[in-house]
Amino acid sequence: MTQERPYAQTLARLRESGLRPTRQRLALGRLLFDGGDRHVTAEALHDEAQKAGVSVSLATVYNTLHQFTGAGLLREVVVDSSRTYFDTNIHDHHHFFIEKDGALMDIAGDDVLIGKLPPAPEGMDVARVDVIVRLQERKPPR
Amino acid sequence: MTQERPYAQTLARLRESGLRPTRQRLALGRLLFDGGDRHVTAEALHDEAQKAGVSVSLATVYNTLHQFTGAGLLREVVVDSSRTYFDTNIHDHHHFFIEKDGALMDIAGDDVLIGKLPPAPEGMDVARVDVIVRLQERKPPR
DNA sequence: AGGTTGTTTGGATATATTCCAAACTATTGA
DNA sequence: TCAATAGTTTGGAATATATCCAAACAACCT
Repeated sequence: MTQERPYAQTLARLRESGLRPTRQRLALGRLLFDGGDRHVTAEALHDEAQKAGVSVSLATVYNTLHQFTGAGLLREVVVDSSRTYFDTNIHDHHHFFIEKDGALMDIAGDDVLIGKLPPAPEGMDVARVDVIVRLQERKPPR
Repeated sequence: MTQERPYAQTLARLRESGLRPTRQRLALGRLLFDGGDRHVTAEALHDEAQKAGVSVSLATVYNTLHQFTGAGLLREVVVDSSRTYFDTNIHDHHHFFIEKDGALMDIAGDDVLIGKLPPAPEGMDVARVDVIVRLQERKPPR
């Protein structure tokens, strides 16, 4: 964690992406990138910002999440058709998903091996392969 | 295709699932199950029904898709956070997805081999593993 | 046929997200 | 340092997808 120079990391990332380092982006960037890998929804991040005393509109949270995603600082994870999750882990990896409570967990890239995959249709390239392991609570044997 | 007895197949499926064979369900079942495997959204199926001269409300299309899914006649596919797709292919298989135009294509189950997967967390069972191959148009080499 | 129960429906509602134009702020160059 | 420019933020309205609801309707059973 970058205790002193708390915004240095985010600042550098913003510069590289050609995004102006505004108060809002710096604050959101810090919430997102300080500490380990995270999965957030726009609403959740907005709440978190409020609680941290940072005033940001929900529209800006959406804008920022999309800009960060466009810049490769975040990844969008599609597991649930009712909300969009953003993942701070942008490395090769996959996910466990617990539908019951909407929880997402990373699976390290090298914990999954895809041994066979058909070729992409003519004229198409594979942009990404997502593996989603959907979990449910174990039913106790009767 | 069941040219004569056009509803026989759907009728049987509804019976097995304990769903009353209503005009709406029979019509939607026919649209869904006649012909090959399909991927539909509620809106799309609703439009299709209208065009086929079948009067069904959108609410009923949603109800029916969910009831069919609950009965194991359909599968829900989550690939796009803005709409829900239902798949008439209920066998083990995966998907290609072309974001640009929202097109989904099946990948036969045995065209994908998952060679390694971490164990589910304590107390959890794997309900399903979804593999989504996201495609994009090939960029012409310069 | 008549009663019961399951189904359908339009419209209202919920929820997530995007759009928009005005106000604001960072950057640039004189 | 300041003004001009271009990029950003904002609240509120708008959109889109999906669900809820209570009344009307239809299938089933006897």
